[in-house]
Amino acid sequence: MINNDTNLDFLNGVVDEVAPRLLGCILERELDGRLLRGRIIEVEAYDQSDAASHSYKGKTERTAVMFGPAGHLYVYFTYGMHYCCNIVVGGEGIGAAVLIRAIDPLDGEDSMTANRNGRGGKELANGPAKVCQALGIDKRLNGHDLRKSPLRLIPAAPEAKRRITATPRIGISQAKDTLWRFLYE
DNA sequence: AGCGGGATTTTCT
DNA sequence: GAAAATCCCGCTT
Repeated sequence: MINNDTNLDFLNGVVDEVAPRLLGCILERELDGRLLRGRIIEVEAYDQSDAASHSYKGKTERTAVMFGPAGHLYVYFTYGMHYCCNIVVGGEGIGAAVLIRAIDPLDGEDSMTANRNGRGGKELANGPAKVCQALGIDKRLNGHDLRKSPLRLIPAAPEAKRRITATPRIGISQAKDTLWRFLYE
């Protein structure tokens, strides 16, 4: 059942409720004629009322996508060499997004490992910049509509759901006690 | 296995 | 000019 009009309405909610719903969803990437698929297993929530968020101080050129419609991809560049990707959540003008921190490979693991310069297994995609490198995501996909090729978000099948833990987020200096990192137990 | 530091450039003050 | 939603290497236990 492949279509080009996936319903992503489940992204239209408050970010800390939507974020855990993204666990178990699938990212499907078409890259150089290959199909790469991975299941989302770790995420973090960010929104405009949150001092740790890029959107905290309002809309800028960089964060414009975060203030756009839900279901689009927000890609940012950091530490001079890494891309990280987020799924925009909440709706027009909200300024919220969910960082994809880790995925488990489902298809095209060999290609993902090659994209990661041979680092596979446990190290394949257990970090936000590693996810982007494995899936070949960079600035060119900033603002991309995730209902469309070459990068789709596929809602989680009911049987993919598992128990979820919430913890503090990684690598931030503000709002360190907010439990907005979600992962499977 | 765990820790410390360097890489490297965009973004905002 | 400083910090950054990170990663990897090399050195020490």
